[in-house]
Amino acid sequence: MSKQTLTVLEPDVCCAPLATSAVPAEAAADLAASFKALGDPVRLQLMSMIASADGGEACVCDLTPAFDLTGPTISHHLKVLREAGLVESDRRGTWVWYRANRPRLAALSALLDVAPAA
Amino acid sequence: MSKQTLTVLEPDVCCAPLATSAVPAEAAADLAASFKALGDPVRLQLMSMIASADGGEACVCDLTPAFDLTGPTISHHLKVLREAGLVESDRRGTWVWYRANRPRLAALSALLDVAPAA
DNA sequence: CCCTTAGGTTGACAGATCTCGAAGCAGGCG
DNA sequence: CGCCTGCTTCGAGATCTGTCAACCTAAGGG
Repeated sequence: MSKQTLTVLEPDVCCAPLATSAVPAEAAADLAASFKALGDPVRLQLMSMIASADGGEACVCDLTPAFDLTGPTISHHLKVLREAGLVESDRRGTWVWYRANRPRLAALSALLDVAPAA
Repeated sequence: MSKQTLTVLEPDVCCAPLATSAVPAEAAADLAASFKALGDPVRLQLMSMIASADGGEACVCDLTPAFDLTGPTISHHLKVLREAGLVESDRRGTWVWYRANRPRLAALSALLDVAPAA
C-alpha cells in the first residue's frame, strides 16, 4: 500500500450500492481509504462525536478529554479523518473546531446499502 | 489493539446513526472491526463481488483470478471478511462459496446514514 | 491407491500503524 | 514584549498488516 494521498476524494466517487454492482478498482482504493479511517475505535468514536455534536461542530478541547489518550494521539487520529475527507477543521481563535463531511458519509452509507426495495 | 476475536458481532450491534448519537466505546470496537475489514481495496472489491454476484453467492475460483494476487493472499482477505462477520462461507463439493451477511451490511449502512428525515 | 485440483494454514519479511514524549507554531493575556 | 494554553508536527518504538513461498487438507477421477 503506497503512502500517497489520493486525489480523487469527491463526495460522490461511487454510489452504486456494493450489493448491486462490483466496485471498480480505482474507486475501491479511494473508498477503502475512508473505511480504513473509520476502522479504528477511537476514530469511529471521534467521527460520531463530531457528527452528532450540537451545532454539527465539535471542539478538539472537548474531544481530547473523552479518551484515555494523549493530545498528539488524538490530533493524529483527527488528521487521518481529515485526510480521508471525512471531516473538516477550522480554527476559531484559540480553539480548533471539526465538522463532519456529510456528503462523504452519505456516499459511504449508500455504498453499503442493501436491497432497499427487496 | 488486541488480537482477540470479538464475540459480539450481532447484526444489530448499534443502529443509531452516527450523526444522531455518539457511538459507545464497546460498540465502537466491534463496528470499527468491520470498517477496518472494508478498509482495504482488495477486500472492498471482494465484498462487492460477493454481494453483487448472481444468486448472491460467489465461488473462490471466480474471485481469485480477478486479482493480481496469489491464492493464499485472497484466502487471507476472505478470512478477514469472515472474521469481521461480513461474509459466510460454505463448501460445496470441490469449491467453496461465499455469500454476504446482508444484515451486517445494513447495520453499517444505517450507522453512516446522515439526516434520514432532514 | 495415487494423483490432480481447489482452498486454507503456517512462517517469514517489508512496510504501515498506533502510541508516546519532545519540540514547534498560533493566538490570547498580563 | 514575554508567557501560557491549545493544537499540530517530529522522531522513535512496539505492534499489526499485506504479501508471498512452502506446506497441508479435502474432494474427485483414473
